[in-house]
Amino acid sequence: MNAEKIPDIIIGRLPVYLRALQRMADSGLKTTSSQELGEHVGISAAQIRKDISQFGEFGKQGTGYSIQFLLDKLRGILKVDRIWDVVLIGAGDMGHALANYQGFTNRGFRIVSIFDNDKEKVGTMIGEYKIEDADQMVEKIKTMGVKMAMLTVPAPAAQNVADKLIQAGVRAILNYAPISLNVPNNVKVQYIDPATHLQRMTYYL
Amino acid sequence: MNAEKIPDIIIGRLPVYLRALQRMADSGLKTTSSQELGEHVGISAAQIRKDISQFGEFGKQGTGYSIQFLLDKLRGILKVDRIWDVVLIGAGDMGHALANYQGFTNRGFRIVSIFDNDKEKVGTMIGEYKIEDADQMVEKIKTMGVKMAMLTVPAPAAQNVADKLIQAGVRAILNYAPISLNVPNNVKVQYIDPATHLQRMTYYL
DNA sequence: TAGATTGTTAATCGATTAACAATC
DNA sequence: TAGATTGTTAATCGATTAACAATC
Repeated sequence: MNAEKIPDIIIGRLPVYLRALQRMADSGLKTTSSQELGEHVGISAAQIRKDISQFGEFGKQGTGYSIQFLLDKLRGILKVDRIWDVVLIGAGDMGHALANYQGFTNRGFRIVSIFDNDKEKVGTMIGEYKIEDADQMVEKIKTMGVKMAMLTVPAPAAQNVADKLIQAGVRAILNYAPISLNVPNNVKVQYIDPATHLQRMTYYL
Repeated sequence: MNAEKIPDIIIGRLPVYLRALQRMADSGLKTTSSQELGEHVGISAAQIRKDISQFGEFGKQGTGYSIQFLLDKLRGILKVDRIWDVVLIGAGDMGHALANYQGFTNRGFRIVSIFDNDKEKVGTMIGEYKIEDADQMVEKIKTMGVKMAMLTVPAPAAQNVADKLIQAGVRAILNYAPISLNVPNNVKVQYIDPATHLQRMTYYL
């Protein structure tokens, strides 16, 4: 792998390539080209070749890329060739949907604990998970050494919970609360807010 | 408003500004500066001024921006100074979470119909909504003239459903299925896939 | 007035695309 | 071999930042 710093915008495209390649592999394909992959994900062939070539020479002139080989490489680069423990904070509707989501395990993630501050909910089950008390969140996350969290608490609580997560050692937050989080440089945040995403499209209607 | 083409990357930041400004307004603030807004959303003051100035001169030297005035302008630019009808396709866990989400109405959106192809689900209720038969989706969308959809069906079904939505006149799709959709140029798609978002962060851990 | 902050220009920085030699 | 496709370079295109005159 290249030692130079890889731009974040390239890192952001790799999971999209990974997802498309996995689908190709599932449908029995063995090889693909930058052209074909580009058509699947809506990105130019030149850009796909450039992105991939940041990390090594993974293709062959004339024949393209071995799908399985490229999958393995991308998983290694993104560090999803292992299973990451993730905690889920907030057991509302969105928390339930994520807890029941079957798509995490084969893409590198596993929910290990669900926390909520509502004492009525604590102790009740979501699928196989028992909802735990948010009061014990920091201590448990420290003990387990978890580095990733999904945040589905109401917006007014989100910054405070995020601060606690970071204090507990979390370094990556998938934030469903409709608010921008203030975090240190060594913490990554990804935002999912359906209203914001819809608002990105209405301009063009 | 400027007649030149506005880059999509700028349009994408406006909903984030809008969300932060709304929070400021809710907490009683009257004015803000590019500096202050930038700290809230994690974007440089220069960029915020540049973005906003694409659409007019909305600020005042020395005092900054009137929050309410800027809110009104941004809502007008993004066309969320009205309520958009949105259909929801797929009444699984994610569909339920979105159907129950209270954050749409005051940000410009209203779910008008929920469709599912599971005959067992058709006719049952999610909150105030009765799940409708996917067989009638195209016709109903055409009749209602709906332009936006949220897609929470399984990945293998997503492309087919998207094709039908487009045929029915939908021009903006918020896609929760973990797959890249192939759509014509005049259709916008936004992607929400928790595993993909998590995979964008593991590289840095 | 003095201080603050905008809107805008120019400079810098970074990303994308086109093109093609290399080679499978 | 002939055809296909990579990896890479150079050119183009676009986005961000720094700086500051204008002005509230």
